[in-house]
Amino acid sequence: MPELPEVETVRRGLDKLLVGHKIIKVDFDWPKSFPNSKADVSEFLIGADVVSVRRRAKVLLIDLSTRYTLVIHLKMTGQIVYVRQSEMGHDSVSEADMRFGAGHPTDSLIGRLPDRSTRVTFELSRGARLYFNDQRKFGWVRLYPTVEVPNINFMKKVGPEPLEDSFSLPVFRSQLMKRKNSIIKAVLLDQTIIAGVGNIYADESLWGAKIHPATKVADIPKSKIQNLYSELLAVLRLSIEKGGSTDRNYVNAEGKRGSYIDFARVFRKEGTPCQRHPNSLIEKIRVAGRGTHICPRCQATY
DNA sequence: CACTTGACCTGTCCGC
DNA sequence: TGCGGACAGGTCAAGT
Repeated sequence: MPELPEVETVRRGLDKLLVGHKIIKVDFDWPKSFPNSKADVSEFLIGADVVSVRRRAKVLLIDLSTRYTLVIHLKMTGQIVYVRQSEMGHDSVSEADMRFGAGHPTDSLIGRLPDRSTRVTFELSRGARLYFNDQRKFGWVRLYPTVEVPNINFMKKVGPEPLEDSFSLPVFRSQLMKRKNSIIKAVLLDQTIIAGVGNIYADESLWGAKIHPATKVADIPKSKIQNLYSELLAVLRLSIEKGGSTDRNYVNAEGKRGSYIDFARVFRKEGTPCQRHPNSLIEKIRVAGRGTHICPRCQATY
């Protein structure tokens, strides 16, 4: 489930690996994974150089020399994996994996590519390839004129980036107050309120701030809003530092796992002791239609 | 208008 | 072992 830290990790990888490459050829079989016309692809994508790689919320933006941008949403199971020519025909297992053995956080999750989940294959200069894999076919790649990207519906509606300097506590508070009668978990997941938060970091930050996810925003004490603000920024930053969370599918631009899940306090920890209250076990409940993880003792209050 | 539900998909897991 | 169904959760569209 790529959220802000996972997409940011992919962005950083692609920024190192992809910029300067030319796109030679593109193949895709599942039309919904890449809904542009063949004519647009051959006119604005083939022969283009990659200029820069940006991110907005959970969306990747690959800017091209044709003044078009590849807009990519990984949704739940999408992967963007870069493979060097020297790695072609091999499983993408690095020397580090051989040394550390299976289970190390840098383990590759990817075998030989393309595989059953490959939806789009980009042939690049110097024999490299970029694969868009997506088991569940919810994600997509789409070509837009770069100047039109801010006019995409999602981009017009999406809220502030939580890791930008301008995202202050007063901004956080006023964004939450737009939905003061809703439950806090639904509000954290609302991309028009804050960009990039998904199920993992919503649960992790609510545990950190000791707030029950079903609490109405208006009922949260001011001090706990402040705690939520700092917890949210802290979990997002820590996760980027750890290369994101690999729950099942997520990998970075080199096909490697992220290790934040090893540091998670509640997400997928049901049945294990709470770090604050060893006698209290983490529970999985349903809030805002989502699987939600809480410590019933520290997050008991409404 | 605010909020909830269904659709989009496939792989995995659980119970019978 | 096979099979049906629940579940995973990001976003949009439709429904209440």
